[in-house]
Amino acid sequence: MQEQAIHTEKQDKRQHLLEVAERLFAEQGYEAVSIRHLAKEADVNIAMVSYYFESKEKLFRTLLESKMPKTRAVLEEVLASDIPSWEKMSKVIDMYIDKFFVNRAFHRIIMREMSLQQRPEHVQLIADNFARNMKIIRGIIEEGQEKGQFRYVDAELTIASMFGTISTAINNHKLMCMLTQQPDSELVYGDDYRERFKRHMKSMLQAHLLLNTGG
Amino acid sequence: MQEQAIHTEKQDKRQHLLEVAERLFAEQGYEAVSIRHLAKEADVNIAMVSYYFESKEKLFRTLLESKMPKTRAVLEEVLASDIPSWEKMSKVIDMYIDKFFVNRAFHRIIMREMSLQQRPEHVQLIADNFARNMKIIRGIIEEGQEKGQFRYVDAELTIASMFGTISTAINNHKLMCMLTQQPDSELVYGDDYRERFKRHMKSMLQAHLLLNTGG
DNA sequence: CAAAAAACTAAACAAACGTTTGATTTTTTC
DNA sequence: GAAAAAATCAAACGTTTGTTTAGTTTTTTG
Repeated sequence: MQEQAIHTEKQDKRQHLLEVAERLFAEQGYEAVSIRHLAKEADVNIAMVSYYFESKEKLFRTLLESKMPKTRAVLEEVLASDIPSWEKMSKVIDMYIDKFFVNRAFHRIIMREMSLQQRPEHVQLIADNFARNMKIIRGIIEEGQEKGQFRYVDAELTIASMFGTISTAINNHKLMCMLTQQPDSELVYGDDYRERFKRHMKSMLQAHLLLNTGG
Repeated sequence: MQEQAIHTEKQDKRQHLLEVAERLFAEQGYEAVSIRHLAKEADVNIAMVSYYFESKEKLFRTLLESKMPKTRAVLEEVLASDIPSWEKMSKVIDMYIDKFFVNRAFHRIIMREMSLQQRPEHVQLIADNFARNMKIIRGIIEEGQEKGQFRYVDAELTIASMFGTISTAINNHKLMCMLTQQPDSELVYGDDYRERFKRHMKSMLQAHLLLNTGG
């Protein structure tokens, strides 16, 4: 049993490198993480990075492409489903918060990558991926508007608010601790806080989107 | 006239270095900007950075401390003024959007710095500065709640939404171009877009915060 | 179980890094 | 206008960077 575990571990040295790299890139940024630093943290020889990934840059690209979230199918399913528009938005909010919270290290990386003008091909990759999802969400909002369920809000900037609120929460760990008056720890990404976050997001967007049909 | 301009320019080589550094740090990140790169872009000798700032790190700290926004006085003035709570929030939104848009290069830097766990003293400096402002804004929201003008929303996360929406707009230039369906340029930070942004933010937060007092 | 392939390693590579030096030019001071 | 101070420069400093090499160990294959 134990032997097999160790055996598997050795086989997956490549995967292990990717995981350690993700953590370090998220914590310190791509440029600040040296191959030696990464190799030491992952407990492998320096040359193994070039051996498996050719170069540091290609390691990064591999990480980016392999972990890029595949949310489009889920979003399209929600859009196509036969439920009120607000329930669709509610599902979208749940999904995005869960995805971002669980994979927050990766999302820190891609959001930092977006804010830099260093590697245009990365920016394009991330932006394209986001643009497709954005289009679907805009579809949900416009559908709600046409069906008389949603107000005629600024759909694009509403999405920017949803996305922006979540990504700021993920990016600024220290800030979130201060905001929620919790002691400084990753606990701000725990279940309780996540539910609180969902409640807030739904409350805000509901007030923003829903028409007051009552007299 | 022209001679004096050149003369002033030469005198302010230190200031010029700071400005170029701000632009480069915002575009490429601290680690990716080398002294040689910075010196070439600013058209000064490599040794001048050490001459004026001792080290690259102290240049960064100098930039951070000298440009850290001083918004507290403005916020406290708004809080103390004798106007409806919503008008206070409206002023806060205007001020933050203007400040962030005008100094977006600097804000890109400090937000990236917050998301990294590289230089804890920087994180502390930025977080402290933010925490003070946040407290004042929370004061405005709680005042509105006590006066029966605002709903009992989650004040902390409402601030996170406001801050998060703006900072995402600043950070993700490419994303904003896609969202607003504009051609890729810094024009998304022009006057028209800024007004659109303010309208959206006020519309959303108003729906979120304001009680429907009408029957 | 020997040969081939894959995995792994220590050591070395050139290039780029932040910083310093020591000399030269420019500016300020009296 | 000479002496002192400040500003500027090219060149070199020792490290660290990402990457490669050449050899060894381990695993797979027939």
